[in-house]
Amino acid sequence: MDGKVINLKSKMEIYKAISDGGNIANCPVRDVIQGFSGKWRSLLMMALAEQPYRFGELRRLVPDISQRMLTQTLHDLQRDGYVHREVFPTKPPGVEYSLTDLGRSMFGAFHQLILWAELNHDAVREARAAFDAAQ
Amino acid sequence: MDGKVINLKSKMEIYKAISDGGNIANCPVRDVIQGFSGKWRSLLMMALAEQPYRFGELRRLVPDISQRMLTQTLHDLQRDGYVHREVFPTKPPGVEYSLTDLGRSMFGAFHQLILWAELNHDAVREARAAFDAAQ
DNA sequence: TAGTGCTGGTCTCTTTTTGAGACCGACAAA
DNA sequence: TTTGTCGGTCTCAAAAAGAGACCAGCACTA
Repeated sequence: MDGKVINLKSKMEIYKAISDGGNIANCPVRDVIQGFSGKWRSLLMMALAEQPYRFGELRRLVPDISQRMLTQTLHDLQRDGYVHREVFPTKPPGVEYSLTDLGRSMFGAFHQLILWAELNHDAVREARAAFDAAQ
Repeated sequence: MDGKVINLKSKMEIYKAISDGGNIANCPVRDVIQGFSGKWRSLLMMALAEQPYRFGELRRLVPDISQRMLTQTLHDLQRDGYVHREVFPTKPPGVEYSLTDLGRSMFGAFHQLILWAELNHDAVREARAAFDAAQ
């Protein structure tokens, strides 16, 4: 197996998957996956996958998120169609956030990664410790 | 199903999963998943999942990554045990990056998300367009 | 009646992260 | 002798994220 022969073909394939002609919006991976990239999005998706929560509840659930980032991240998730925002005209008014069907569908795939993380947490930590020791 | 009864239990579960006593390093999700959060890590993992690449090849493959971020992201992936870095003492010296077993294992789970992204790219784009139009 | 608290935010300021691009040494080819 | 390749590092500007003050409207309390 030389590897050189399939080199060009693979490069073209991965280039299509990654760049798609230089237009990022046309690339599913970059356009959608990078939506998960934010520091807080995955955590909020996990929380909302369990049940709907209100703004203040989420804030207490993720203690080290700033109010500003919570607002903004929920707004982004809503814009991408993963989260539904509903205002209840109580006094004081309450706002409930819940997953949409699209959000639940996405979380199904994302869940695989969560399971992997739980299973392999130790392996990653060991790799880090070994790497740092080698420095 | 009232939902109120399991409220407390769920809160405790999600709190354990997210915060784990306030120590982020003990929480698999935050410790491992946030490793995928970076803007470039998923792209480089995708590239390296196809075949090993050298530094310059990766730079050409992902045209809009800066050299600095490529260096740093590869370093981080190596530290977490996903990527192996091998130096060939040629002239000029070449450096090849490849996935480790741990990296391939992680990519298996991550792959689900890639497939989802390809399938649902249009739905996300439509959600965004609808949201922006409603503003 | 004045004070306090809860709601879901916005606004400003500082710190951290990222991006753009110059620079590096060793060697090869022109 | 200039130019190019290799895999980076270094510096500085721009963007993103974090900390925390502030807001209106209402309920309860002293």
